[in-house]
Amino acid sequence: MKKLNIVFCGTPEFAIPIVQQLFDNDFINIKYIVSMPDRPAGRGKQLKSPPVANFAKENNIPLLQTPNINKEEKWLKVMEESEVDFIMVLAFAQFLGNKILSLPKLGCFNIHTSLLPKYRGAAPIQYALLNGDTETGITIQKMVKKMDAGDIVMQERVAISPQETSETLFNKLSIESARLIPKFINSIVSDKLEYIVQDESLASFAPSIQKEEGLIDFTVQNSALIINKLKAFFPWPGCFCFLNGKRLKILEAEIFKGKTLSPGQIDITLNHLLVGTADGKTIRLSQIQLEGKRPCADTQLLNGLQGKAILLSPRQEE
RNA sequence: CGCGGGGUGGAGCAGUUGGUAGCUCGUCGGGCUCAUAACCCGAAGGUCGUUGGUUCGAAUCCAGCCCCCGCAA
Repeated sequence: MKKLNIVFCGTPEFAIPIVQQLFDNDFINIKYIVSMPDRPAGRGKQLKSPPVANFAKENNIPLLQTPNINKEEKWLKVMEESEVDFIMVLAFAQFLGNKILSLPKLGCFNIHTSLLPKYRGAAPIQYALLNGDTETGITIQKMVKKMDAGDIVMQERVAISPQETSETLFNKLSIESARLIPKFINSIVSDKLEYIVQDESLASFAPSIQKEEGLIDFTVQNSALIINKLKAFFPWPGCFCFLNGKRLKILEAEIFKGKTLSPGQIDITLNHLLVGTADGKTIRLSQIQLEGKRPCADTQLLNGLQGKAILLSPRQEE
């Protein structure tokens, strides 16, 4: 049987199980991998390669690292001549122009981590948690110029557990996506793909998360929103406020019953860090991390503070 | 050389005119109590990250090294 030649476009760790599945699939020949360029990262600003780029190097797959695939004229020409059957795109962070979309014989397919048409855009996983959804999913769509608006060829539901965070949900969806690959490949090689048009009236959007969205202001944000944010923004960008002028990461929090505090009011008499929120409910900041320090429980932080005055603020001020 | 904080008994911290260490919590034993995460009494537990230097003497000053973390990416 003749193998299908494909190009894989992706960048982060999330894509590794999927590209591994493709690499291992008997019907597939990964002709090229496209990823973002190396970037300075980490505490020493060392140049770092995207995980998918490393995967390509380790497995001797031809690799292109580019900030904009649409402008790689030479490369596009080579691809045209080498008969690409389809392009698989996942967590690539770049738009594909008409030229590329029309390049492969079978088209371009994208794995999107939501139940399209819900949550089109860059951060579908975070938005599902932010809105307190109890399920999300994976959609494989045939890409069109309009972002995440292509016909659906495959969709699978995935439950969100109550203690889910972005970290755990990313892992779960990464693995589930990889599981879908063999089924998808079988359908495509046997020409049995069915295309379902998206209902535009149900479309919603999940734009990329900004770091500032992790800022918690207890006087204006509701307890439910704060707790959903903690799940959605863990581990990035994280939720934070300022304690006595120092940045305080909030890692875990829970609704605390039996103590009523006004919005922003702090209570430490139970050796718990309790704060009132905008909707009148009290939450306990149970796992926190002061800048420069390790994460620890609120009780430990309070042990160290030795009864000093505590000021929680959305701004970095004394 | 991107900016910055920190490494002190199990945990979180205090301890700068240098004189061998203290607090809160936990642990163990005992007591009180119907009971308790509450309270009382007592005990164990630290070569103060590491190496070298200055000094009569260093957790505390100087230099190198290792490790952890926040920002930034």
